[in-house]
Amino acid sequence: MPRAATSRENTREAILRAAIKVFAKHGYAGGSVEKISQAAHSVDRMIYYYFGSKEGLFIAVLEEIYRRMNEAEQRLALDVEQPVQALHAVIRFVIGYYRKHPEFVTLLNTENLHQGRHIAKLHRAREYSSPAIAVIDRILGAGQAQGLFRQGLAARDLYLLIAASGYFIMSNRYTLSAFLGEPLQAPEAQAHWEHFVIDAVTRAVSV
Amino acid sequence: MPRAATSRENTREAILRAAIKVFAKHGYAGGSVEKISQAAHSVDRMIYYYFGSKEGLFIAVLEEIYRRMNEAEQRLALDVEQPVQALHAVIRFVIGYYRKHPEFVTLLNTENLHQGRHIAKLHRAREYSSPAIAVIDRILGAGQAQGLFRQGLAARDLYLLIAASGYFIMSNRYTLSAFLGEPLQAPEAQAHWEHFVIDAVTRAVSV
Amino acid sequence: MPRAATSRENTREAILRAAIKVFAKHGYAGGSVEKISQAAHSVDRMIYYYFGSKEGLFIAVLEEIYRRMNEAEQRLALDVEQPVQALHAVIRFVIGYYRKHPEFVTLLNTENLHQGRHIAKLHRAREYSSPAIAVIDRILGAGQAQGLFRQGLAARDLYLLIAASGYFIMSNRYTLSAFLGEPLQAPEAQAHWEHFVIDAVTRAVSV
Amino acid sequence: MPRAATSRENTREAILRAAIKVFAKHGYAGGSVEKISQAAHSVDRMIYYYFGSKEGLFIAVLEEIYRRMNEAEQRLALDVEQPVQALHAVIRFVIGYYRKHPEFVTLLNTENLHQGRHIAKLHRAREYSSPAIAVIDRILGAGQAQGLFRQGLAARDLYLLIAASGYFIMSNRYTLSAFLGEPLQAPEAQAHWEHFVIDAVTRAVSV
DNA sequence: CATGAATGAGCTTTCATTCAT
DNA sequence: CATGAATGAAAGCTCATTCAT
Repeated sequence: MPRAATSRENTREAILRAAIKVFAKHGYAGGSVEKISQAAHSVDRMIYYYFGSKEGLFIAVLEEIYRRMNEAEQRLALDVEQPVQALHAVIRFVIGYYRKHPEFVTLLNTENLHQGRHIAKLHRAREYSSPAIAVIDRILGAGQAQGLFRQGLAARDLYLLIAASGYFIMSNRYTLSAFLGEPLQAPEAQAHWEHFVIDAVTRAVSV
Repeated sequence: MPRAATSRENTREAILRAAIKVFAKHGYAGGSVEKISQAAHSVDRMIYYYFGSKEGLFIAVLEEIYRRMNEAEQRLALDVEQPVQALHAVIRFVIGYYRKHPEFVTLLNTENLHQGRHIAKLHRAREYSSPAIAVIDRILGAGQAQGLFRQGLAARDLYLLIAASGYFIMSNRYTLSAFLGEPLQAPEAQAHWEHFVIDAVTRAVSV
Repeated sequence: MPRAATSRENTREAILRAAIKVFAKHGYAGGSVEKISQAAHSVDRMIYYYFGSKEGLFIAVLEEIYRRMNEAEQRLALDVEQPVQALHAVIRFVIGYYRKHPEFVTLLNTENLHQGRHIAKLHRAREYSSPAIAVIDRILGAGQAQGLFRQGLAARDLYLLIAASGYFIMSNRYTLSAFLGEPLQAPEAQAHWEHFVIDAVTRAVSV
Repeated sequence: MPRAATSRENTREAILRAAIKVFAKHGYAGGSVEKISQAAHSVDRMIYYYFGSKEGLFIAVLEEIYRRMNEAEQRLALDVEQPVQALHAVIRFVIGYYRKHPEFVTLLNTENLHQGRHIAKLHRAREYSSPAIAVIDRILGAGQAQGLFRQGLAARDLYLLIAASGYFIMSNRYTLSAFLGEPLQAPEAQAHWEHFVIDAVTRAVSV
């Protein structure tokens, strides 16, 4: 007897949460409507009732995970007047976010496999444009004012470098482990990588 | 008359080539056996004749793309006695390889979605362990001997940073474009990114 | 317009009835889902909707034929105080049931071919344990009390002997006919056999 | 590297032996050409080379098992002048043969499922007509001459009763076990059944 | 507002068999 | 005398979705 969607967590939300898990685990094509409805303790029909189609559900999933990341970024409190420490904090946050949210990584990969077909329909995408870039921009400004960071740096480039460092190591963890013959998921390995990236990025921006 | 790719070995190779394209475009679940056999101008049955199963075919695909990358890496001729130029060349090569082989990126993402299930069955995986890491190791050694690069650097970390920079920008090109509101695929944008990474990495390793 | 058997429960029952016929005629492996769905004037998909799988349908079929036999056995009214006549009636019933229900014989053979794999999942199997055995037990008791039947007889053994006599002749009717060179299905042959079994069993139990 | 068919046991024989096992285990429809060729350490093509078709192979299988049983029956040496003991020996032989050759039972069931379609093409079927019937006939004659057995008995009927007793218990062993809730395959249960049948049959024929 | 029933098209895989040497 | 390669058809099953109340 499947647990019916309670009043606290209604059917729509249960489906959305289940869809995040299922799409993250099986991809878009592999994440069947049935798998999702079962994981949500509901039935196929309800997905159409609430989201219109599988595609509509996937778009809602994308929006939800972007919203969550945005929310987390906005909670990030920094003292930009301490530019080096602030930069380190941003790096730790970004790497940590991907590490703690593998579903985010997988869902973005799935969406890129489909050439951004769904995100194109999500017109609020730009609204979620990473606040982290703005933060980095302020950190860079403060650091340059204090004579710590060099000129000619674009916050966006720096953000991409940091994001790439955190994303790649998570996204490709399985093939990298097989390829390198050593686990990248061990806590020491993760700490080592974080430390290396902080060091490399800091050197790259310093005068 | 499905006799476009007759003569023994050709059928097998045509299927393998078609599978690389189809799996790269649609992922593993989305890449149907029928799509592949049609793209290979053959019939479904032949896939099972030569590869046993869809999974067997995917494993063969993984092996093939690793083999190709390995081959390309081995063709990379460098003068390690010019460490800075050599390092730049490696960065250009890695970023360029991902750019020219989007199917490699997509297939690795697909494999990571499936948690490395197929690569685990490919026992030669370690054999393909990037020669690029060995090259970087020699470059680092030469640079350190010439007093250009600092001590305490691991070639593997550097390789991962470079690979991440090239991979991320390709893998996430669609979501990043929607997210940032600007195309990352334009030639100028690509040149800009390559230049930024070369600059950042070089600064990160310099004394 | 596959709307021959609409109205809710009818589709399920039509499939079940068709499955009994098709599995009995072609066995489990030979009884294809399509043959069944066509015979039921429905479509393949409905079999999975109602029974989950071909195996699930076969299990339902087994349950149904056991249920039917049980029902028939329970309708068998006997006067155990006339033990000899009652015994004859039981023998006639058992032999007659197999004769009138060749699908029962064939389906049990199919299930035994599969080593009882499906019946093992039918937990109600024991519930259908032949009421006939209980009836024979009472007949034996009465016959012994009247000094007609000898002591030391197990109802179960007697039931098996009777069942074997009726089952074997039906189950193997084709090979026996080829083997013996004479038809066992002719009415006279059937009557002869029934008479022989009644005679033999009666003599076997008499004092 | 599959063991190639040796010279001692050539390919044809290996296929025939494998086919007996596979058809007995999976039935005719379920016994695929591939399963058989693999079990024979050969390839599909060889089945067509030696037997023409799957049907031709099955016919050869039927002939082989009949031949084997016939051979065994002919090795049965009896002293018909001791009619009771001889009858007991025949019963033990028949029950024992089915017990030791479950594949015989299964294959006959499969053939009966197909309404004797294949045996009809085996024109030597009559030749294999059970020698046991002739033996029983002689035993009955001797017993009647000695005043031990009653008149009016047909050897064929008696043979069928004995065969039914041995066949049914083997053929239906799985469903009977589930149905009765007790194993019929245990050595004690087998001995009990043999004893019961001997007793019952002997009483049935005695004056 | 919500949901049981139904469905056509597609999926991966296995089938017995023939081609061609 | 023997066998590798190829194949069209059909198998069981899952797909996303709509019907109908």
